Amino acid sequence: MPRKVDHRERRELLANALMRLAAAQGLEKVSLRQVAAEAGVSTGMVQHYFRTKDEMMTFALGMVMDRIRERSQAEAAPTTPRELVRGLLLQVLPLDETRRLENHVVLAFLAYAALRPSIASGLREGAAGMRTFLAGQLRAAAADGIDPDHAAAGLLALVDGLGLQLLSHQYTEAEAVAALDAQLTLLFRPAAT
Amino acid sequence: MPRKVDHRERRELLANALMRLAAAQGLEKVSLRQVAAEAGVSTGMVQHYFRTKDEMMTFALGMVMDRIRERSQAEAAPTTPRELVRGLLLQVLPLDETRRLENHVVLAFLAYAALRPSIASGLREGAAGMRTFLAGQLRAAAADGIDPDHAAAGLLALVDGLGLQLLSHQYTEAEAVAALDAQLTLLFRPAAT
DNA sequence: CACTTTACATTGCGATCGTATTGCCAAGGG
DNA sequence: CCCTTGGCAATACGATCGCAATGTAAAGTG
Repeated sequence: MPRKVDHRERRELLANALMRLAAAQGLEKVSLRQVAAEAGVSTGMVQHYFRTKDEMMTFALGMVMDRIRERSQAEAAPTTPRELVRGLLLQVLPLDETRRLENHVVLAFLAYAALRPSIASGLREGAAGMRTFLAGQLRAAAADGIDPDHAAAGLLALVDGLGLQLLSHQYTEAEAVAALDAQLTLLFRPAAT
Repeated sequence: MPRKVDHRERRELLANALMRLAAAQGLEKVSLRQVAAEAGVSTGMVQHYFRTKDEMMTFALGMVMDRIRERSQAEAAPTTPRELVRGLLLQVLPLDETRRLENHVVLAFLAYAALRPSIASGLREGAAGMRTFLAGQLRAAAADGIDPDHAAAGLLALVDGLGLQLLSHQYTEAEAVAALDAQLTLLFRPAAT
């Protein structure tokens, strides 16, 4: 066997370059040559690790989803259910440059996947898992008269919408967090002192 | 003066073709030639009415925003504030093919405008106007202990998020409407009988 | 009836795209 | 030691892109 290289590492190197470009100019107009240049390699190498552009895109999406999942699970300071939910949702919002970049990619993929439903299955699973988790937390600690499932769906939609508006600079980060907190106050009954 | 043609009409013809294409394959990869072919005209004519591609894009966005605004204002059966707000927000959700298409275009523009802030000003104004209206309604009729501004921002984000998830087929229409109604129930105090 | 101005249509240019092809180089296995 | 094979580089190809340049027909204006 010839030279041994870490396949995963190379692909992640390229995917990171892809994400940097996507954040700067939009996912759709990222080209193989641009990725190669950004990563400081030749276009031939990009082709070697991704036989097609779609393959590269799919890999990058999977990478982003994995990272989001990791960060969400690293979140582990279980105080109150409300704080737990808040911490998790704050991980989704684009409040720093890294998550801003990731949100860009996810958004671009959403717009892309609305037309090619087969690509979107991974996205759907992630959201569904989060929704059931949220519903569970709400069922335990939400105020009376609140449907946990609807409230969970609403919370997820709220965070998605806030992220969308943050990306397009319609809100400041403080406003977005405030809106999220207002919603949490609405949903959770005061902690039993 | 030479042949008189309705400039607005021509531009709307082209913008409609643009929107059809954008809904089918994504806004980013719509080209001048495609628009021309879809509209059944020559590429030269497209260039005649839009000197640049960005100009065409901007016009199409403005058209979509105007239509949403019109439809929202045509909404005029002022019963309760809650019903008023609900009617308006339902106009934003992609619940039929027309609004599905419009939401696609708006979404694509959002992803596009996150990188070119100058384009996004129109979007921002529309959202801001809606937010102040919602805040006004909420100030009058919301339950106690609710900050009207945060609640309005949250409602708008909720609807945006629901629309996003509807477009990517993560929710059914009924679920989205139910989530919206749950949120409205949370915000509005019971009508004074 | 000249003349200007608008409304298109046609064509071409340079750039960039995704991808296929080809070839070289180095590292093991027989 | 050769020779296969993976890792990469270079290049070429056909398509498509935005846009500019140019040409033509027709409708008013003087």
